[in-house]
Amino acid sequence: MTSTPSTPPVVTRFAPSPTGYLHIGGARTALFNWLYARGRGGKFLLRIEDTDRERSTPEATAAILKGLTWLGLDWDGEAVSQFGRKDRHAEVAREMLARGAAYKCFSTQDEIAAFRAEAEAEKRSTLFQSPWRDADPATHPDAPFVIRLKAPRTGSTVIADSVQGDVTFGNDQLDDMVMLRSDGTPTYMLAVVVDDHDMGVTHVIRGDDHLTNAARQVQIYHGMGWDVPVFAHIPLIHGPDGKKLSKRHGAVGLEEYQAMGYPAAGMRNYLARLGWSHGDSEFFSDAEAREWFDLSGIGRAPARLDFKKLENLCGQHIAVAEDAALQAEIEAYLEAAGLPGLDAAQRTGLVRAMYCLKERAKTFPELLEKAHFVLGSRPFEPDAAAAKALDTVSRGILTELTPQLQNASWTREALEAKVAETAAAHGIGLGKIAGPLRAALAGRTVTPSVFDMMLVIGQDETVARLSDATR
RNA sequence: GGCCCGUUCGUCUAUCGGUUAGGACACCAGGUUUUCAACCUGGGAAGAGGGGUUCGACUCCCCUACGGGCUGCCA
Repeated sequence: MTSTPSTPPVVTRFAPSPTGYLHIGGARTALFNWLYARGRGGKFLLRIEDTDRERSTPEATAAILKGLTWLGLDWDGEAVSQFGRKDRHAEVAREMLARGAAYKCFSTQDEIAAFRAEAEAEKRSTLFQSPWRDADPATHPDAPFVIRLKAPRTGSTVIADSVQGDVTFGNDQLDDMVMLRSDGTPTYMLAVVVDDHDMGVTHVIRGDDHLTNAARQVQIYHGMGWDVPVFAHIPLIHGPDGKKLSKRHGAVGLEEYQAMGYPAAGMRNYLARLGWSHGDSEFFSDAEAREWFDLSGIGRAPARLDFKKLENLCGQHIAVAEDAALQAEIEAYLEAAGLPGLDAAQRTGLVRAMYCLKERAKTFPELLEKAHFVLGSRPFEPDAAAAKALDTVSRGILTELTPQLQNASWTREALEAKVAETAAAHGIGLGKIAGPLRAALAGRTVTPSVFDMMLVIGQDETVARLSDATR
């Protein structure tokens, strides 16, 4: 390379552990990485941190991929399995050894435990200090060993974090962490650094539970003479009570949000806005988010989940979504929620009614509830509230209205005129006649406008439903 | 225990030494309205506490309280 580009290509990554579902906090971390990379023409990589063979499962990995896909976060290339790279990790550990940046430690787990117990009793630091750190290799026994980082014992390590600012750790707080276990497998600390370096990651955006780890990790970078990436440690998401978000707060897995019927665009908007801001912008598109997203806009305090705001944003996104895209997303929701799918007639009806449905729903279940007039079929059994609206007097009025509609031209203006005429003839307002009409057309009391419903289902169906209700 | 991070309306946040501390969601009142959603008008609502620094602190420093993280041959 002869020259340094003024703006080196950005490479970010999301590196979850496949030990369960995709946590909502993890999803936000992924979103931040995705926004940062995509907004700069960079790459967004995915790596599955499956070095813990006890807890990692293929099902969990599948859930993560599925969750990211639903959220619309596409990654570049294949997802990398960290476990699959264990040989390379071991190779780096051996090179650290050769460079004198690491050493073999033959202390047993029992010895370490004893050391800690004694240290604790004497109120000293419990960070393990291995007696093998400076041992002459000639004295090495023929026994199992781990490879430890030979970390500096004095001075300090500074993390220049893009969110937290400069964070300084005294090196006496950082121990000689294990990089390669006695069975030859790498620890997380070694694996992340090696993988991030090999994958060319330039920006590490992750939860601030890794902030302290970063200090130990940079020592590996230094030991290998590698460039340290830009770090951005973002605060975790808390539950409504301010405590770390856990299952007792309700939904923590991303798939639960899909099953509850939130549109992905609304989730992206809400999650992006949680802990990050761009002035007073609240409702924005993906394109705007990509353009605006920056590390400097990320806050340092943990944020709490607010379902009301999530719903509000989702309602706005549903309202502006393309009908066809909404249709597809709703059907995906039905499947995710384990609900029956739509038949051909229902699909057609939903497509035709979408224009008046999407502006009055915050979630898909709510939209579907209001779509009952195109999802159901004759005869429409009125629910309790609708039955109440269809009293004797109201049915009498509807009976009069029916022939009027039979002769009406099927336009909004004509329908409004006919209904108004009938109402006027009885000396009542539109409100009094719309209620029963709505109940007859949908069997429900919460629906789109009665005129929209008549326009959507057509003249014959309207007349038939009115006849059913007044029979 | 040690080290590290955090703390502005109920919630998400703006502010980057000088503002009547702004916006959004939520809430309350009123209006509009064929239900719902939406919309319009108005309202209440905040710098954790205590010390400094400064002509002047939400903004800078220190202490305390509270919350969180790390302190593993977990990630």
